[in-house]
This record gives sequence, structure tokens and C-alpha cells, in this order.
Amino acid sequence: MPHSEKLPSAESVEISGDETRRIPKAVVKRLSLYSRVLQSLERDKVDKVSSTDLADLLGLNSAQVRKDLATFGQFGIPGYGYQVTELRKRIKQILGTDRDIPVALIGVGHLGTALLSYAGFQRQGFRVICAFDVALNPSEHSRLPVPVYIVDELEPRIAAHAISMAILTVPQEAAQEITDRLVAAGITAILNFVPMRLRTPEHVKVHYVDLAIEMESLSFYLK
Amino acid sequence: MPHSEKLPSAESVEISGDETRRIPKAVVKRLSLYSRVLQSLERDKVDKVSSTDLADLLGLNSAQVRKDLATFGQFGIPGYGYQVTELRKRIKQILGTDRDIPVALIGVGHLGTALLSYAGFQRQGFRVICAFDVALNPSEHSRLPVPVYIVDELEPRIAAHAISMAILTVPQEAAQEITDRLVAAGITAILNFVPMRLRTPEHVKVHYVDLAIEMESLSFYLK
DNA sequence: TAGATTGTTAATCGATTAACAATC
DNA sequence: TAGATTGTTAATCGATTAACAATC
Repeated sequence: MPHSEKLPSAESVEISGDETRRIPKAVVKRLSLYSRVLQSLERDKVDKVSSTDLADLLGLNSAQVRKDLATFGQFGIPGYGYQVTELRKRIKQILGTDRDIPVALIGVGHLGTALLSYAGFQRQGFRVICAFDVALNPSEHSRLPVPVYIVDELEPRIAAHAISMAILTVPQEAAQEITDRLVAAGITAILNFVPMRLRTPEHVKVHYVDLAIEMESLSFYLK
Repeated sequence: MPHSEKLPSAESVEISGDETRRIPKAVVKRLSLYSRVLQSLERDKVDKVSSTDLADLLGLNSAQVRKDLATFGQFGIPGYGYQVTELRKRIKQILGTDRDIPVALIGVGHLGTALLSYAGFQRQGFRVICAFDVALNPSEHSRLPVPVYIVDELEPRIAAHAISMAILTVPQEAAQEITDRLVAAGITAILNFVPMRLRTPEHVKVHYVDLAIEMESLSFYLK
């Protein structure tokens, strides 16, 4: 059997700490959506929002919104709704994005380069603070907003900055080896753009962004 | 209510033609995964595969694999399994990727540029044959593998090449206007990288690739 | 024929939605 | 108080999985 590719499989997560509950993955993803909508409401100086408003903005059902939010405690005021700023803060806290998160990117090719300059990450508090590649290219790399190091330096640099999140944009052949090294270096979350399944220990969470699969399944709907 | 962002909502599709069935979205996505695994099996000269093999390769349940495949007809041979090449061909046919598909890309910024050089699209038969931006930059654009046109030429160029699929990587402010023009020009499928909900008519299918949301929901899992 | 594996039905599981008492 | 909207329970819906007769 040649090489194994895998769908992200686990459908829910165990929250450790004071409570051991299963949080559906879909709820977590919607939480980030709520967070973004709330940010934009905040910019527009809206201070109150109901589950129906949020549902309309996101194309969801209002009961689902209330249920999602109630998963983590009682955030709303019956008869009133939710306070935009407070709700946004609490959601960001739950997601862990109430502080800047240092990130490493490995593989400074076309896609990696583009992601290094992607403002959307910055905006949500993700700081790509170092990048790695097999070869340095000072004339190209000096234009980038972050330092690029040779991949040999992966472990010490990741340790030095206490980074636990990585973006993987290396060629397929290198992906598993780099993943193993990232995991050994203490990385516990990977945003993977390489179209293959990564083998990782239980405690490491991988999100797959598979552009070719997105395109191919989209083409099914071409009329 | 300021601006509305939306989750892709429809959970299944109506197949028009000889049969009117509802195909769950998840099935279509897995179909593309099967297609890729089958391609790789084919490269490795494997000519037979069972639902259990496919399930193992993709981390799925073998009953699910059989059910998915049976959605579209009887592809397998009881007691034997599936013929790799035949199955791959039929899946590509179902997905509509048994032929090259012309694609337009709008917004030649960092991400757009990266995607223009992304080999994964080519490999699955997607041909980005023209790109558009608000401003031409001959010195930069001449290095790209496809011609870049000024966005004014959107409609005639799309018509000339009979393109019905587009990749959208424009700034948020431009996204809805460009979408409207794409739809009017005959585009029916959009791979959207802009982090906002696009309003489109029923017959247009949009897939959302939301990198910031992926990152943010991933950070929830940081231990 | 014996062994393997499909296609499919029925059972299970989980997620979404409707409805409503509680409450501001 | 009357009106609005939450949190939550129960009902619905859909997707996944187990099991197995049919079949190669």
C-alpha cells in the first residue's frame, strides 16, 4: 500500500481541566466565525446582538447559535441578547486567541511566501515569527516580513521562541520528516497545506487545507 | 447590520438529469479523496483495491466507502473489490474532472500569485488560463505562467474562453462587485479565499477557503 | 466449492432544529 | 407588567456504521 492520505477524523474534542466535555469540531469552527462577526460588529459600534442577528449574519439557525454559545457557559441575557464586546472577548478567550500566538512556517515556496505576507493571520493575532527553508535566498528572503532560517535550525529556533503552532508548506516528499521534527520540537498544532496525510501522535492536532480537493469537489457542481 | 458573512450552508445537492437524487456534500468531498488515492495506486501499478484498503488509506470506515461508491452505481465486484483504473476513471467522470477545466483567477496579489504557480491544480486537470487584476505590472506579471489582464476585460475574456470556474483572491472591498460580474459573465463555481460571505444566485456554487478561521479554530486545540 | 468482498438494510450515533419555560 | 430573548429539552433529521445476504 503506497502512501496513506487521511481525512481529519476526530469529530469532537475532550476538554481537560475542570470539565471533561466533548466539544464538536463544528462548534469550534463556528466559534471562530462568531468571533469574526463580533469583531466587525464592534468596529461598527454595535453593542447588542441577539442569537437571531448572529444566525442571519452567518446563515445559521438561531437555536444553533444559542446552543453553541451555551456550550461554554451562560453568555447571554434573556430578553436582551448578548453584549458584543463581552461575547467577543469570551469567545477569543475560549479559542485562546485573546493573546498573540507565535507561529513558525516551514517551506518558503510560492504558497509559503504568500502566507508570510497574509494580513488575515496578523489580524487574528497570529504572529509568524520565523520561517524555514532548505536553502536560503537572501535577495528574495530579505523582502519578506519575517526572517527565514535554514531548516537545520528548526529545533533550537522553535524552542527559543516557545512556538507550538506551525504552518506546513513544504513539498510532499519532505512533509512527514519535517512533521516528525516539528512534533519532537514541541509543536502541537499544524496547519497543513501538503496534500497528504501526516502521521502524528495523539496530542498533535492537524488541520488540512487541501486546495486541489476543494477544486475537484467544486467541479462536481459545475452545471 | 454591517456586513454578512456566511457558512456554506447547503448540505446536499440535487443532481439533475436522468436521476434526481440528493448527494451529501461530504460524499462529493470524499469522492475527490478517492480519486487522488486511486491515482496514486495507479502510479504504483496496483490494479485491485477493496473498500477496506481504501478505508485504511483514508482513515474511513469500509462501509462508508462502499456506500459512497454505490451512490453512483455498481462499481465493484463482490468477492474481488474494485478495479483501480476503472474506478478512478468513473469517479473522475462523476466529478467532471476527466477533462481539463479552464479556470480564471481574479486578484493577483500574494495569494493569487502563489496559486497561479500551484502545481496541484494543474495535476488535477485545472488550467488557470487567465488572471485579472486592477493594475498591470509587466515586470512582475511576465514571470507568471499565465497572462494577466486588466480587470476591465473580465467579461469578454471569460466569454472567449468559455470559462465557468473562478478563483477569487481579491481584497474584501472588491469581492462582492467582482463576484456579481463573474456571475453575469457566466461563472457558476467559485473557490473563494476572501473571508466574507458572497451573495450569489442559486445556481452558483461557492467553496470557502478561510485561512484565518482555520488557524483560529486550530488554536483552540493548543494544549 | 470455499473464501472474499460487494451492495444494502437496519441500527446507531450525532448534530440540527423546534418549542417553550425561565428570566430579564 | 408586557415583550423579548435566552438556555435547554425533546423531536427531527441526516450521516455513519454494523451486519449480512447476494455474488463473484
